[in-house]
Amino acid sequence: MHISANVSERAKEPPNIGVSVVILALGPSDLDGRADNLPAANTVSGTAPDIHATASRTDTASRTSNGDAVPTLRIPLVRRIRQPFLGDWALPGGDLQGGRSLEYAAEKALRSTTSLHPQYLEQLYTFGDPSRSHGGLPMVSIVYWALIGETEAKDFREAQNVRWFPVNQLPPLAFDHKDIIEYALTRVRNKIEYSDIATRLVGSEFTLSQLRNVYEAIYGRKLDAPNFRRRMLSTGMVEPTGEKLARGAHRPACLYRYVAHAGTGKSATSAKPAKSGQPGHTGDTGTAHGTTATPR
Amino acid sequence: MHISANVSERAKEPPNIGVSVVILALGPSDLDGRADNLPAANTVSGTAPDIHATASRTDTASRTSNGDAVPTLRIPLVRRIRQPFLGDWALPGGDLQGGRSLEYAAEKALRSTTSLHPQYLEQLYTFGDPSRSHGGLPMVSIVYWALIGETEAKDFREAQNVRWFPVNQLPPLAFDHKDIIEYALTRVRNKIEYSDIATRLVGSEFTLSQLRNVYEAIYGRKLDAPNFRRRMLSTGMVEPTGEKLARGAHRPACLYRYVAHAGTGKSATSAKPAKSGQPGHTGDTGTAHGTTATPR
DNA sequence: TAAATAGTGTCTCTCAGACACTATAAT
DNA sequence: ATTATAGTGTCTGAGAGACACTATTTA
Repeated sequence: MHISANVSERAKEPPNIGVSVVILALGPSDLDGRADNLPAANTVSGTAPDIHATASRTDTASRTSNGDAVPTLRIPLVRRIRQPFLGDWALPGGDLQGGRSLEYAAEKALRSTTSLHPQYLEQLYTFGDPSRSHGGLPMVSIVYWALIGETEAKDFREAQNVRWFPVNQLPPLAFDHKDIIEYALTRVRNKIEYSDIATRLVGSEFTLSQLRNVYEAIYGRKLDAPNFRRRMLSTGMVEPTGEKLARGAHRPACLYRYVAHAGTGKSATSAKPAKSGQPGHTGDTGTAHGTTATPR
Repeated sequence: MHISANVSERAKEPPNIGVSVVILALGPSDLDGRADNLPAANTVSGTAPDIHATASRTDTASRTSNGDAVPTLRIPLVRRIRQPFLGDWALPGGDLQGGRSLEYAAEKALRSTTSLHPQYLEQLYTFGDPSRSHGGLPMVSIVYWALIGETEAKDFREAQNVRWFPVNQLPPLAFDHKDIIEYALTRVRNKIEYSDIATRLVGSEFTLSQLRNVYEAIYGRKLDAPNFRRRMLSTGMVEPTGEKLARGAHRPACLYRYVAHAGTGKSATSAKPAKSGQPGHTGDTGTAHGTTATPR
């Protein structure tokens, strides 16, 4: 329901609620040869045509000085078509409807840019400072973050004004969305240590190299393969299936599957708000603030 | 502005926003002598006149089998005076006013039960499942958690229908507030590892025993004094003032002060949405359970 | 065979915890 | 001297990371 009132009246009313999503997707792992041909989203009003050209050929893998490829996470962003921050890129988002869960709203926002559902979805933070609106209506933004595997990320929807960016090559972002994305990244990198989110991004059976690639994409750096292997196996979270997978001119790799609840006694998966099914998060570091959102 | 509409209409409207606070307070450290004599939380109906009297003399220390006292955190709760959950205890909270920050609303809720301001205040989580309302209006709750030192906690306000409970002896709680409190506890215990929140609860100068007591209260268990000392000193977060504090028939203790930004290179406090002032949270622990995804 | 990835062995360093022992105050 | 707390020394074991080396496949 929209009530027409002037601005000063509006300031006294409770703010609107929006839900935004930071979508983190693994790029295709075939880093061989061809540089990524990311789809170009069209510019709004002729704003810098070259941006797209350059960006659309951005590789999702960055190469270290060593020459080894490191897979990179990508994020879909939406171009703003009105003030403030017209022409900048922003996180996908939408309104919160009464009678629906927060997660539902987050998923809906997610579907507006990708047609697939995420492997993982968790609340990140709620931003509500009045300063965030930058001239728009007062807005509280509940931000979620989602993880999407590489198979699903392949057929993302090519919507108008939607584009995917490697996390290390983000365009100018609206509001404080850059902070929010960085915050989401630290959260994921933290969470991958004590949860099973990484195994959700590979198939039910996987080689340790594949799993390691997921970690490398999230960390943004190479990991020592021998040490990674030992660490994974010592936790008891994975077990060999007995089968092997040959892929190329080299020794085939053993396949593994995820084992729930194993763990070496570390607390592993635990604390969460439980009952209501909210994901919960814990540790945390940073501070957030900002703004946000859904400023329409 | 209250708009009268029937329930089915209301369900379509955006839900209201509330802000609640989990207030964690250190109890007075005079643990000598007397064992725990906790008040029984009274049952719903009769409002039990003796409640207040008993509560104010509640001991905040629990004793291990060893006989060593472990200080315990306490939480102020508010008795509900209407349905649903009439008579149960709930977290202090209030509405979110437009034009005010979330933190402001949290502090205001905090003041409604204690007249003092917290040493630390951080957003915990936002709960918004429609099922939470249990017959009430749809409500999104942005929950904060606060830490209060023992000196300030001494003169907390004894308001009607407000009582302090040790975290390990909570009464029947309304809604999902028990989950929320447990979630807050895991967050604090996690956060104390890589932030300076513990030092905020002691004075500007403190002995390592005093600091250790804060840790023990938050962890809810005894810590090895020699190891604790080494750990604190090795981080470089504290430095000796050169003075000593004599308190009792034993060797006096050296005084220390907190040193900002020291650290042994551990990441310590870091990632946060930066720009503005919200506290942010990071790591996290739990797993969020399943979650995942978009089941619809 | 060469190339490339899979996988093992081993060494070092750091850190948490257990715990024996020493130090210094009041009574 | 006794008692209670402050503080030191030292040993152990777990885990992260560096890195040399072996294994197995295709071309």
